[in-house]
Amino acid sequence: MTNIFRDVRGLILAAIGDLVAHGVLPPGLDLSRVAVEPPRDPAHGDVATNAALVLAGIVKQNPMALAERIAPAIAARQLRSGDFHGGGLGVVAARPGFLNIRLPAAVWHAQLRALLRAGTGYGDTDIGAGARVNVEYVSANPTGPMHVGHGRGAVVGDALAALLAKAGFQVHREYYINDAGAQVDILARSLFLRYREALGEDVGTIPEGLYPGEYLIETGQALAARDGDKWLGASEVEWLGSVRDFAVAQMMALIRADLDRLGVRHDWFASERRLVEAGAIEECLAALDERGLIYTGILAPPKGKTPDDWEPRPQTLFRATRFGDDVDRPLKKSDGSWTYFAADIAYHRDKFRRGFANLIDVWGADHGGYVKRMQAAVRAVTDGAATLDVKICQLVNLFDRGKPVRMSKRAGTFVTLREVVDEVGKDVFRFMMLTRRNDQALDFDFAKVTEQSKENPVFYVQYAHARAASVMRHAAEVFAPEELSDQALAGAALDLLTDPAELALIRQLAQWPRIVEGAAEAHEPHRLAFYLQEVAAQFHMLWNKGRDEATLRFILASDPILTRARLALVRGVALVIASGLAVIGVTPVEEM
RNA sequence: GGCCCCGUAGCUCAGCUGGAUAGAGCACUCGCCUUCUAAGCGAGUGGUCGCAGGUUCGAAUCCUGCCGGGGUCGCCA
Repeated sequence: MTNIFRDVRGLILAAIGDLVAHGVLPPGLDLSRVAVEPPRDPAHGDVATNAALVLAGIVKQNPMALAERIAPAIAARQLRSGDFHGGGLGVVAARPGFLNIRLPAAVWHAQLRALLRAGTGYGDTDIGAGARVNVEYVSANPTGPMHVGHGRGAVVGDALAALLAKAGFQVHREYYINDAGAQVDILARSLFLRYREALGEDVGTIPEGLYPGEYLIETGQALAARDGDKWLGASEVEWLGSVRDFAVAQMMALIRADLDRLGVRHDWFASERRLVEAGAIEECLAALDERGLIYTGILAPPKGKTPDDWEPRPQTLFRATRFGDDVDRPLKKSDGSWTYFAADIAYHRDKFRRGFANLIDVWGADHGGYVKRMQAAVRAVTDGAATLDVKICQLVNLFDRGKPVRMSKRAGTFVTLREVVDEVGKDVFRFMMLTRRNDQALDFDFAKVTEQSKENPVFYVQYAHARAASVMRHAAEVFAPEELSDQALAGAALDLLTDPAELALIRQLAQWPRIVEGAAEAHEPHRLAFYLQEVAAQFHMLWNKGRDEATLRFILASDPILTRARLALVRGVALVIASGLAVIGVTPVEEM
């Protein structure tokens, strides 16, 4: 665990502690808002802190004056502890009350050394402290192939899970199978038609309201192969259960195969039907009922817009308004069966009872209106002991050479996730899904994402990694393999890395642990993709400097000592990129 | 109409949970290949952060109200 920013923050807090001990500052200060970060302007040093600005607000003192008292305290503290390689930090108070700190180059060299020793484990942190997190994602209905939107949720969820694991959480990845509602009955009826068709019957066009997709033809044949004609004369009540189970199993196999192709995995597939059959819903609602959170009432029509067929009707309702929702929510349909919401409450309660107090759900844009009620339900059902964060993934708009690819099930231009992944590859798809914040709509152009140019971020980052590998291949012609291992390079004369561009790159690499922590805390895996593009840019820049000035090239035949130091930097770049791509789920390439 | 998300350079988007003169890519102009991958790099041009208030040392960021775009809206999931 090497995070220079965290180390400096520790130093600053210690220095403030010293001031408290000397009575300069009062005890019991809230220091949570003290931030240590790289300043935007390099002229402001290597790291900057707002400590004096934060404290000024608390103790009602002039921030600049405070900064000037804290600055020497930091320097004194550091000299006493001997940390940060002795050298002495330049601590300067600046304008409104910032403290700008310049770290000795040796600190950065030590960061690079630590990076090489940690390998792709660099950036691992323990901010999660082993806490258990449940991440639920995809959860596509088992009624057909997944579309690109599902793919986005799959990647966001999978990368978020990997990110949290890297940040020290104990992560559990779940998929909720909606195999109990009316949808799967429709699926069963649709399949039954294909089944009859497989047995030689002409079923004509698929009626409105059933799934017309051709993917069911094969499944119908499979059902016919398994059961023969045993259902032909039977009534629906007889065949429905068996056909439905078969259909769901087949659809889940299809979905799992697609996820597999994407490299997306889950630890647990939770079945709604199993929850229903185990009586989990009744049990859950009974618990809510005991607390007076369920009642029979009549909902008012949606404000400002009454549906044509609206009629007041008594319903079984959950008091969601007590927990921050806008209206109370129905739990029972008019036919007496549970709503999806009722089952979902039971499911989230089940997660909590299995030991998860940190819940994250990744949903599609069309479920945005569902967030409040689910969070309300989680609060109710766990007495506020669990938190639910919902990541809404906005739409993916498909283009080909700038022209929109219209998605229409009727027109037969429906593009499945499978088709897209087969076309562009899993790595490209995964990276692209993280080039936007999850709540921002994303344009995906088939032509652009496979293009080999810097306009294509996937390529750009991969190219940096491949270039680093290329340098190492050339180095292998000069050095013995044992001289080029990461452990060996960690022992190179890193203090020879003194060029501003080299130090800038090391600083960039040293940010990786901080990026991981920030992204994990915010539940925002896309930050990794953006950071990797910055690392790649820095590296390409340094590469080209070597083109202009031969003395800056990585491999210098005349100077093996300096060469090994630079190779250490090159490996550092490759390791950070590989480390980041691993979280995103993309394979770094050695050559392209 | 209610609720949720979004509005930042001509275009596509970042902006690290309130910090310093608001960043990157594309496009446009100029420059860099006998040499580790030019599949790349450098320099320049380009901004009322939708609008108006408020909170405070300090706001693109937080609050309120408008404007514009998208999603959603009792027994679908």
